[in-house]
Amino acid sequence: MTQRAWDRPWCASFNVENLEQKVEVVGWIRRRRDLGGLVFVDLRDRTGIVQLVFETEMLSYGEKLSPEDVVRVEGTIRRRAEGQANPDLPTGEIEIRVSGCEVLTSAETPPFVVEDDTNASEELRLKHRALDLRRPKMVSNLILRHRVVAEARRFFDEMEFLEVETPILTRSTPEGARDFLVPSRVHKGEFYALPQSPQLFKQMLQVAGVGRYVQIARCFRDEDLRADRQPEFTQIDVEASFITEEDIFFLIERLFGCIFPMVGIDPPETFPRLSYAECMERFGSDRPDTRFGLELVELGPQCEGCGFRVLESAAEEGRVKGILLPGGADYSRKQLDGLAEFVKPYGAAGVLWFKLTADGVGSPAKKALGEDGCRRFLEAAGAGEGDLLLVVGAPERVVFAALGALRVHLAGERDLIPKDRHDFLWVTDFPLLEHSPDDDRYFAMHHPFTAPLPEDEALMESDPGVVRARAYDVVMDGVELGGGSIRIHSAQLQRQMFAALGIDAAEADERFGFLLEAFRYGVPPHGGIALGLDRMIMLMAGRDSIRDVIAFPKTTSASCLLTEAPSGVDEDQLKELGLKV
RNA sequence: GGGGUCGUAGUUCAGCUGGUUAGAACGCCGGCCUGUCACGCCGGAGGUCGCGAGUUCGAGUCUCGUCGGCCCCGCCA
Repeated sequence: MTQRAWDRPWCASFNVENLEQKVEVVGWIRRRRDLGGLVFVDLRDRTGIVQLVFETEMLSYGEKLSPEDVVRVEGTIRRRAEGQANPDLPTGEIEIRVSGCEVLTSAETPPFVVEDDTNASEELRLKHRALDLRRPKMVSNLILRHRVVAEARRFFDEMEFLEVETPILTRSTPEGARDFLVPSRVHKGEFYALPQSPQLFKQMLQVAGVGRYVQIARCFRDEDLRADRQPEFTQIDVEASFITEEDIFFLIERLFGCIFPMVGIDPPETFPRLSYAECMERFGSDRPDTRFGLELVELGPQCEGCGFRVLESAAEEGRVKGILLPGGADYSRKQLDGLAEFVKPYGAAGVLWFKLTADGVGSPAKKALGEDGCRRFLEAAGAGEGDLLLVVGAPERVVFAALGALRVHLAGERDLIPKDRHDFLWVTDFPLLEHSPDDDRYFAMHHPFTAPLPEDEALMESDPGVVRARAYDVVMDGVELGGGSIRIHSAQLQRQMFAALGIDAAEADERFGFLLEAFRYGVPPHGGIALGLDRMIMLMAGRDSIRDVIAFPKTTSASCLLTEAPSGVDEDQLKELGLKV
């Protein structure tokens, strides 16, 4: 029998090549099928299941087993009876005739059935995560994640990157997401912050001459959650010296070429590149899903003097664009009202629609525009009979947000997204700065160390809003997988950047002084990228929630149902920290 | 911070315009069964309708509040 635990076979490791072997297996009872004089039991571990057979003198042992009991059994591998093989199971041709059985622990009835098609709510699954993680789908997500990380480490090692750990207890650097703060006991009234990303440290490492840095890094942001956003998440964090955008693109394209084939996705050797401006104009999004059409069409010129005041003023003061939905003329009034509602959270007043049918044009704007006026819009969009044109007129950022979201919504509703297609692309030439109307100042769109495009540098002072950045995102199927930039390494340029951001020398020194100081002693040109590991695994596993690929995720209210974190603490603990609540 | 939606046996749900004993399926318990793999058949137990107020003769159902899950907007350099 087995000598070492490490040599003991996994449940799903058996097949017809093991016939007649005496084996010992351990695992959890998945299901019992008691036929009276014969009991079948499925035994499960993380690799899968194997069927145990209890008969004759072992019958009484089998009868006592219930789901999730932990057992060790001995037995002999044998071929299943003629015609009794289960083709759905890797171990379906064999079974273990049990000759010895020890219940290591018996389990209470679980709150839900531990199987892939469990109908347990996510809330219940999170409360009983250990049970949930026994489900084959969840196990396979954990395994996939492990393999991706292992492959990424192998890849970066081969590319001569150095993995360096950066601090979890670090310094708050506002401008960005809200920080998680950790009170200091030694320095009462002062706080550490958990890193939103290892940004400053990885740049320090370039000054240090590491040259090529990588880290599978946990990051923390105290912002509201979403299906694809958790307060702590993992990045594949990359930074390198003496490189350009082209080197980063090459690196990541190579990396994806190693990773995505694990799930049967073959990325192209090089990814298409689209400028930020083009993305916004064509897709209304800086992370476009290019797997389907429905591109935005320009309708500004058609609005001019069209006679419909609403459109005229929208075109003058903002933008008017539309989406042509081929065959969409079958949308009912109710569905169209639904689309108008859909668009409202993005700031649009509604959606103006035009239908082209055999009977002519249908539109709420027909009265104002007339049949011919409506046709001008339909023609501009290239509409044919049976098509639907949806139009939004509003300030530019609203038009993009509303139509960008509507486009994805329509594609889902009409099932226009090819299942087996996956699109990768680079989005480039992001704006360097973003104007905030509320604060009437500029914020760094990426972060304050992002370099401007050389040809735009001259505009830093005169017209900072139009300066483009040496920043890039990698996008897959409409999901932002990561982003990065070439950094500023010139003190002069950095001063200009701070000036544009309204950060004076004293403030810059207080916030980032340690990095700026390091830069004075020989900073190499450098740049990098950070990839969202959780999202990447989510896409690879074909899930639509990041929680399914994180072992112990938090709920949308940022609590952990398993540990009930966050929780109150003792008065003593607070006192030691000099805190009052 | 805002909007939407859900909360009823262990679980997933049904429960109409407020009405008498709150149902189903799966699971669980007991019995029968030697080739099942969602085993089958027979029987049984199991409910503070999230919590708290209110309206009403009467509330799972209506109203308000509150807690929790999920989705979205804002936010996320």
